[in-house]
Amino acid sequence: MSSSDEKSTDGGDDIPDSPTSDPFQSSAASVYMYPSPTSQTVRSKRNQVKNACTNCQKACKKCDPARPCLRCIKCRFTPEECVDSQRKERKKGVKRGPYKKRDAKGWLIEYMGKIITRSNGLPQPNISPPPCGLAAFAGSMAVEYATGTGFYGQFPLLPGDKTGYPHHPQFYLAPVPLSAGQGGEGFMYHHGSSQ
DNA sequence: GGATTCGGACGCTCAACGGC
DNA sequence: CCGTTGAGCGTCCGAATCCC
Repeated sequence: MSSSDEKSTDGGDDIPDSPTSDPFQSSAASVYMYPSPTSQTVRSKRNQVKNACTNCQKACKKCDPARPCLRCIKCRFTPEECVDSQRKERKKGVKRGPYKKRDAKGWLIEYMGKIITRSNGLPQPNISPPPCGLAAFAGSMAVEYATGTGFYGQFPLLPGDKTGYPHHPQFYLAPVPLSAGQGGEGFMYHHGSSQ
């Protein structure tokens, strides 16, 4: 890109993220632990501006509401160069399927309880978001098949996937106690069918 | 070693859906 | 009508890479 930059001195409000590496990238791991949604990994909410300036947007860097923004000042951009980026107009008339019912824990149940889906907190193998600044990926929802003690699931193959990771057509989630330090209950992830 | 790039996680907005 | 849902698209963290 064209603009210069800054080391992010800002924020400081962040606790290190959940594992940065994709569990599906680590070939050695045939089993991966996912902390349950109830576990207490405290991370303060990210504070983002409503509209970043064009320079920060290009650099994928933190902006602030002031104009010129701090980053543009640091990088010696002129005030004229620090302008709000243009937002695209949202698509209208996009048809949506019927809504799924959700229980208190965020699990969705449909089709006689045979298929359970959850939109958040699931591992998302072989789904590759588009480049920075473009739309976040859609279709992050996994489909899982309920069994007695856990769930078998499938991740949809998405167009645009360029990870090259092997497809993981099936996984198994079972509630398990996590080791000390990971806190509370979690899910054991198994490649392939299991149990 | 500092600057730059960019993959991908995170978060907000708002139109469609669906219950009342 | 209005609350809920989730698609769409934005920001920006942080690792990788580049460059002096």
